[in-house]
Amino acid sequence: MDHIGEGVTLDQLDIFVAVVDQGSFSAAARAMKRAQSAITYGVQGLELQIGTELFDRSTYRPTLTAAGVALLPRARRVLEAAATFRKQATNFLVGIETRLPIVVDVYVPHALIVDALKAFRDMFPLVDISVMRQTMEATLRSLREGTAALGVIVDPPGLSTLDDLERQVCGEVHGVPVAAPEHPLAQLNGPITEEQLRDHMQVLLSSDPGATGTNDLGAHSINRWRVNDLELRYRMIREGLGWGSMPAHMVEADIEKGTLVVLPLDQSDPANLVRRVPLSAAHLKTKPLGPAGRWLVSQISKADRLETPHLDRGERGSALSSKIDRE
Amino acid sequence: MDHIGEGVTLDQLDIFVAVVDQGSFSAAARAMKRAQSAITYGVQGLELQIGTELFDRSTYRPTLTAAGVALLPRARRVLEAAATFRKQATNFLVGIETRLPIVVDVYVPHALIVDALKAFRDMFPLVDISVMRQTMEATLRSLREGTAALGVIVDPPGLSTLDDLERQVCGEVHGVPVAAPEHPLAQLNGPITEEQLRDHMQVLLSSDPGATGTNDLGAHSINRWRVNDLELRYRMIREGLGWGSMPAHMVEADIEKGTLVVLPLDQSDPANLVRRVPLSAAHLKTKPLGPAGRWLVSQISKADRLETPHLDRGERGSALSSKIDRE
DNA sequence: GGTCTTGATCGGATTTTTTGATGGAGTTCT
DNA sequence: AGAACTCCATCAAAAAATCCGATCAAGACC
Repeated sequence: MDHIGEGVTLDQLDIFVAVVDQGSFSAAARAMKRAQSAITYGVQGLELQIGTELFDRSTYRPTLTAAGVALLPRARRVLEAAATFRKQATNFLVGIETRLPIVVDVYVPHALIVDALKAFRDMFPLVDISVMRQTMEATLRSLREGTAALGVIVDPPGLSTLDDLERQVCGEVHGVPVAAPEHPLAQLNGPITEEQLRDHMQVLLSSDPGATGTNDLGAHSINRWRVNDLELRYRMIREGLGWGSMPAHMVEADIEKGTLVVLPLDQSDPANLVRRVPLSAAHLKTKPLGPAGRWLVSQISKADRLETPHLDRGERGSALSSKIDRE
Repeated sequence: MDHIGEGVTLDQLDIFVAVVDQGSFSAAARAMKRAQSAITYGVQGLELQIGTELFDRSTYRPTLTAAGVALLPRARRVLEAAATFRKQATNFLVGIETRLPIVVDVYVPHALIVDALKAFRDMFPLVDISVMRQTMEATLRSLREGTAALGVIVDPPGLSTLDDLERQVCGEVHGVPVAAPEHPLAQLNGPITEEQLRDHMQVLLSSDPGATGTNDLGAHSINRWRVNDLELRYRMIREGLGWGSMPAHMVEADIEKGTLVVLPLDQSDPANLVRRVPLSAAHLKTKPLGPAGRWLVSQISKADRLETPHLDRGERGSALSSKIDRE
């Protein structure tokens, strides 16, 4: 005897738990469509390997011995692991991705991705998901570099630099121009003109702090600061350092409490209409998604289809909407 | 083809990871002391089962295919599970318990059991531990009923009702008579006599609220309340409902902050000397402990052996000791 | 060029596994 | 109590698997 249990077989473990589950050797044999002697043989082999009896056969129905009780859950674990191995193999055969790296724009509401991923987990438990949160330009870079296979990106209309991406609208984000209540812009009455905006510091979100204003979405001011972290920018604006456009879902609570104020922009100026930006699930045309990725996209978009009618009627559940739409 | 991977073998998986780890089929063969053809055979068998190639043999050294990369960790998991199965089997052969239900008196300091169990976990990772916290009489009952195989109990000297238990001293608990600062007893100057104690409500700990004072350890008062929960009793005393003896480790902070006051008992009265009660690791003589249980006992006692000298010198690291010993 | 190593393949030996039949023991039903 | 079942162990024979050693082509190394 070299070492204990050196030659246990998956088949033996399978037989073991089958006997336990079915209650008898014969029943297990029937369930597994094998001869009863094969079951006996298998159990005996296992018992020989581990050096102890697993069943007490003195009773009519075999009973688990202490060793059997102790080993049963471990056997189950092994079989479980083997099952997921098989499942992963079939997944691969069917063409389901094994990994799915996703990049999500920081503007995308948490709920959107969390809900989708929750459903995803149940559907494709074996797919390795990794999520990166990044800002606009960085999301595109990740997709193009191949760091991410799927992206939920901010997709402003009329931007033609996304031609290499297969896109599918899956929602929209409400960009709300806000400032701290003590900020000068917040003190003004009536619509705020472009000139007034220009006079005040705007805190922009930018993944590339070096580049100076090439394709800054929604840039108005001359004085601009760039921050690559949305949370930091949020804090800066809330502390009165400047004004900026924030995604509605992040500032709802603040507006409610009055710690941030919505700036009433002049609607006649077309530059101010970028407030509602579509979100898209996107991937490189050259790298088509697998079944899991496609399923996830459909899931994300489904949420959009359900919520869209509400958006059309201009009510989005919170007091925020009315405040915003009033401007 | 019935279903994919129905007949994967532990041996095949073993070969699979061996090849990956060793870097080549031949090396794996050498490492496993088998013929190289057996390795080829095994890998081919696995590949046949799952329907995809695992290695790319076009290179000199075989490289993992995408499928191989995806399946390797799952294979490892299976082998891991199988290994713990074997380990559990050997454990059982050597006589190591599979379960070890423990009962711990509420007076026992957390650190004592936590530290011991931390070490235990590394030593016997496969033993199912379950810990119950109970009060004195209940701990004994659990041991005698067989609910617990091992108990860390309060073991007052001269108590002869523990003859059926194998005991080993493993520490001691400091019983400190305390009351809230606004309590009348706390206002007195000088040693408190037995008569004075009697006049005030004592909050006793008792697992059996019905029985009236048969074997109450350290009972002085005539007015007694019984509580079966140490935490609740602690709150009651701290709120000034009465006085009572509390384990030092639970009231250190309160005494420090002044939210509880140590009562200076009259040391001449022998009834007041129960303040330091030994703790014992105990089990039924009729049910000897297995190796794991014995190891745990030795571990618990080891902590005692290390700390004892400090106790003798009357310094236990905190300001509490001096305050107590001063009385 | 020669030498080594690597992995696939094949035939034959060896071992393992399966099957069906049989028998003794326990259970169930009448 | 006895008939009819179901249970599990055992056995011999058949089937299937696994193993080994030898051999071969292809790449690496020198």
